[in-house]
Amino acid sequence: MARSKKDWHGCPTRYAAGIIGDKWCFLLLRDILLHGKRSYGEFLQSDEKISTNILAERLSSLEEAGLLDRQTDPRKGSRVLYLPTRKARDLLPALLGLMVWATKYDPETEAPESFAKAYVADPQGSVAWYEAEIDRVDAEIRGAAK
Amino acid sequence: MARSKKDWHGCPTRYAAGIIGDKWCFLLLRDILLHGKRSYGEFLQSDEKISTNILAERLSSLEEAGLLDRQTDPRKGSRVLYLPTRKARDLLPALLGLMVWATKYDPETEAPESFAKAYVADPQGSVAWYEAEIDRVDAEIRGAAK
DNA sequence: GAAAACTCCTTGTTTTTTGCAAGTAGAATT
DNA sequence: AATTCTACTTGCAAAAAACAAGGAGTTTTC
Repeated sequence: MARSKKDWHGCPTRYAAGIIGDKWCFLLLRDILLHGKRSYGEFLQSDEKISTNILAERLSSLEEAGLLDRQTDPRKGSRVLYLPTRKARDLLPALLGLMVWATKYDPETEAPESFAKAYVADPQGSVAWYEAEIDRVDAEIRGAAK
Repeated sequence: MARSKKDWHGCPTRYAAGIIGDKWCFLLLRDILLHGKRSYGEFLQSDEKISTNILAERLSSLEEAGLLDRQTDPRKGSRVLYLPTRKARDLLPALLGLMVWATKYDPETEAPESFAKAYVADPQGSVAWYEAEIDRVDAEIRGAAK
């Protein structure tokens, strides 16, 4: 794996930081990718108590970055859904990796040991499991359209 | 991989977001873990032009979080070194995962194709390569002490 | 061995972002 | 038709970030 020091400079890290280098974006992606949340109201209910203007701003910035698809709920026209795109789904490995790290170092973690163990043993399997959950939520929405 | 919906709630994501859920911390970790930078002056020189007060604040917060060890340079007493701890090193997989993601989606990426390819083919090998680089920098510092 | 330079910050000051409270607008329910 | 539900917007005070300048050790230079 020979690699000279200056192979790249356009910096993927800066690109990533520009899109999700923010506490609130992090937590929104958790809610969407891991907890099945899809609507403004659900995001507001998370433990961290994001304020409404910040939530609206972040959702629109994630949409602009191509991570979320905004659409009205086919089941209820007053509700807006924010659906994760492929680009957002592809963050799952990094996000789960970060969670494994946190689980290891947070003395107060409430994550079960089994979570990190499962991811370390079979990362792709874990990712697939969460992808399937996302598909399930999608199907539920489209399937139950009025 | 059976797993009930509410297995955990203390939230690793929130823990991670609290420590590195910030653009500047992201970029600092890149500089330290990936680019071999260790000193205040080197951090200031990065393309993103962090301002001095923010840099000082972030360095001390990363130190407090246990990601950095602050020590004076044995080679030059006026220089302070910020060395990554094991806790920081353990962020490598997540950080590299994020970079692979960015490389895929940033149309202007300057990262060589080989980087993502190498990581996908052998994540542990890539991590080991960067760990070795960090060890090399460490050895250089300790070895060249006056 | 005094002066200049280097390195790591600290201290103001201005500008931007956040957090909070209240209010608006469209769709659904009663 | 009126109330409720859901998704925002707006206005304002407080906190944080960016910018510019300066200070305090340490090392180098002459």
